[in-house]
Amino acid sequence: MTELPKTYDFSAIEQEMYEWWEKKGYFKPTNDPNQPGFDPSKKPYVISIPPPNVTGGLHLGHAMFVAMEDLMIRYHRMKGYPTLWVPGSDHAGIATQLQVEKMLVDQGRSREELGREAFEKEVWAWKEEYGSKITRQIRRLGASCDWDRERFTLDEGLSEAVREAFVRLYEKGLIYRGPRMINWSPGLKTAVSDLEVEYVEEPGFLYYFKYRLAENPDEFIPVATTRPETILGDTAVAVHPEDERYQKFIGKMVLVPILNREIPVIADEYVDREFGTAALKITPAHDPNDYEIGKRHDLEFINIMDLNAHINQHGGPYAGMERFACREKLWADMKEAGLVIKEQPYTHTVPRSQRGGEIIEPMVSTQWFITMKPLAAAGLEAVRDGRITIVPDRFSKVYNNWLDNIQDWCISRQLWWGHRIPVWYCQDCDQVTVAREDPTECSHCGSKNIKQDPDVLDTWFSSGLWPFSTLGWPENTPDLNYFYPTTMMETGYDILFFWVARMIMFGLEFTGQAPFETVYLHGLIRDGDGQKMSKTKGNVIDPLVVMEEMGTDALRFTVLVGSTPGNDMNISVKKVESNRNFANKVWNAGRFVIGTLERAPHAPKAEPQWTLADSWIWARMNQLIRDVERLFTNHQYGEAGRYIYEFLWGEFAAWYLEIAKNQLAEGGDRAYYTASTLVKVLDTCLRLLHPFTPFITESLWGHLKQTCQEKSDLLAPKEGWADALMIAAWPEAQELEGWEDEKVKDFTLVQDVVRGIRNVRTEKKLKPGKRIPAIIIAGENLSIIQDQQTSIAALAGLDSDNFTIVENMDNKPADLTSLVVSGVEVYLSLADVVDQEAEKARLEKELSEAQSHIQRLTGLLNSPFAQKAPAALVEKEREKLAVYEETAAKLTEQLNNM
RNA sequence: GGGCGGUUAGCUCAGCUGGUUAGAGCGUUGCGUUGACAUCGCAAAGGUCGUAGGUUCGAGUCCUAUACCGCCCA
Repeated sequence: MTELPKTYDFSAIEQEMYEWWEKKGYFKPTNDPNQPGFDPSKKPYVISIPPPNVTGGLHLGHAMFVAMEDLMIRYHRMKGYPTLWVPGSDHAGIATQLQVEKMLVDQGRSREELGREAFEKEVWAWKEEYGSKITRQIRRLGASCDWDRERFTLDEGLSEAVREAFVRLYEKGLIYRGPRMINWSPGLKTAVSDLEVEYVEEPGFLYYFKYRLAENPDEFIPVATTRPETILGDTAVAVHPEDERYQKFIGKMVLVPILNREIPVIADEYVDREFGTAALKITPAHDPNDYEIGKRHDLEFINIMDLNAHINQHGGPYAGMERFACREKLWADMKEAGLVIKEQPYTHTVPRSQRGGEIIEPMVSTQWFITMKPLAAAGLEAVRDGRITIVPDRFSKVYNNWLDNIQDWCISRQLWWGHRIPVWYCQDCDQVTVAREDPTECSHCGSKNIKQDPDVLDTWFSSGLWPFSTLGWPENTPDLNYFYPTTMMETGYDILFFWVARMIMFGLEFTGQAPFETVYLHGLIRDGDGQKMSKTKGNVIDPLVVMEEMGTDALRFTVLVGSTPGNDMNISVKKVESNRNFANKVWNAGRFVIGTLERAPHAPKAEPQWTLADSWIWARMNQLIRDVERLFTNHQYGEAGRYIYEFLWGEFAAWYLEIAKNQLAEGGDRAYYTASTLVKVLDTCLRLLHPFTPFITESLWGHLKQTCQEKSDLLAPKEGWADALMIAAWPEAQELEGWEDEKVKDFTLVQDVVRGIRNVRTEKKLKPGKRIPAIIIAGENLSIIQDQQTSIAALAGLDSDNFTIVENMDNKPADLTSLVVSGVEVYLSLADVVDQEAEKARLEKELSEAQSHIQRLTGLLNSPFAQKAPAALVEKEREKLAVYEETAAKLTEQLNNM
């Protein structure tokens, strides 16, 4: 047997272990529809990975979802399901294009200079170079995905899926092109979707000015705006129809400041009579609300900005100016012209780009849209009727609310990196051709003079197809047939709308099936103080550094156990550290168990005679298995991890291992059965822990297996030793046999006695190594205490040569330190001279504590509780009361003896 | 404006369908290395579970109101 190092050395293990797993093919589904012997009746467990940005770098959000999904996958794999986790990455249109553009700028080149084709080549080259970084990092986290099935959203197959999806929606009339109010990102020079805009409250000004009447420039309507530059695009002034102040103006014409265009005064109930001057300037081409009013009143739509958000020719003297420069200049000019009333500091909401934070310009632009209502209706129904379950449940409401109020989705992007929109415009007949295969001629007039739409699709369009496109859709591949619909969609709640909802809608639309059964949403990771991590704040924790320093398992365990479903978690290096310590604890418990096997006989001579500790740990272990199973079923993964942690450290290592040392020292069958219990419990723990911390458990389990095999076949699990822990069977709890509660209760008494003694030792400042003489008067617990004499002596540091256990004693020692635990009296010989006063004080304190419990319980049992509460519960309280009464009686007796 | 989450020990958080002495990790204090582990052990201090009502034999847990913090949607 090779000697294990004293400390768990993850760096020596992780990479090698991962390569071994992968080489052995453990990441691949056990029941593969493309292989002979495939059994279609077996239900698989399938997750498709939330595809990370192909050029991105690993952050804690990735660590979170990888750990969570790997846990789900490993658990189900061990349960025997054919398991598939499909990996892949996303082309991330805007992000990637920006990165490559930045690189070009650094090299003194530019996208425009290169032209579209050459630029695309540059991006692919970039992708080839950096694209594998993120997947390498995901492997590093231990992700057991089937890498042979890895996909990329711009792969040929997935591009075909995108094209098919587009054409189908178009043919169904759900995709249309037209001028609509959209969010324009002047920096990126592309439209973005509603979801990509954030509304931020910011200090600004409310600018009050005059809208003079055309017929009488001395008269005016006061109007307020937060964006004066949009005055250039005004095509009406609106007032409330019932507003007495302004009724006389309705239908008259007013003059746009500086430009002196004549525009009408209209009446619309949208106008808030309490706000500002109660007269609203209407810029239908540059404000979403004005857009609606403009449509209602059939107003003129004047677009005053170009794609850089500079003023265009409609801005008269301001043409060519940047939007905010124009704001200042126009206002100054208006001031000079006597059109200004006042400026007032004002907090308003500013639409900002989610990426980069620049101010988004609402404007009317011709784009491609998807009509969402019918898709949303299907998506709502799938959750309502239970085909899809969202965990935690409260997000169902959020999901419903969003889909109930859904707007059409602007899917065209003015980028060069992405899926080109499969639409061709005929230069001759002006008709459009939408096709699955690139056409050579117009489908309407046959002209060869056609040109493809220059735009690409929103990246989320392709992501929305992910669960089925990765499995081969639109082809009816064996994978699609067997693994679709998938089982679990696990991701962060922040992309519930962006991604999850769209996958559901697309899945239903294109495959007729919900793409997954369950949506599990995890929370976001923040720093130790609950702050969002950001480079500018400097509070970013780099998972790679953490893994380097403390091991992958420690990081995984931290994010898994530190989080509850749907809630954000704060992470700190300290937390990871404590879990590294846990890993080390596991390692050393394992090291101990493996080491003991040398000292135990190869085989027993007789049937087992289980000790109380054996029975106790066995009962507790089975309870743990049941608890973990229950918690996993309820998606309480973190809580399950906490249970395992507590059992492994607080019960197995802290108590059973210590008692096992004595039992092993007894030799013979006792030693053999102790060793076999140690092996069994450790084996079970490693299995339960494996989905959380795969590396250390696999490694340790390998050593355990090897040592056991060298020792004796008898130590093997019922089904034999699997080739690896990750494909070993998940533990199943033994049925309750009825003896468990009593054994646990008896052992708890032993623990209480030991703790009581340790307590007194500490209080009296005894050296931990000092063995002390003791007498225990056990009363009705005599047999338990006698039976556990060795254990108690060892754990409490008693001098076994001077350790007496009796049932009763007539003349109780008056010159010893005494205590009463759960009705058991303990006398300790701590010093030559006992400080009577101090002893008395201590005993009195304990007595008053016992008495307060007696009082509380007596009151409780005399209350309606005794009649109304379940009998078993009342009985439990009665027993407690009896124990406290016994304890109090004995304490009183001891005090009287002093 | 609508909705959701949080408020539990000095800090960060658990606490399942209500069950009667509220838990963990970190931190703090004291003692301690004879072979599993100092990435450790033993022990201690520390909480009227945001506030006010209510339901109940019993409420951290359920209901109502309310305060503060955060998030989402408009």
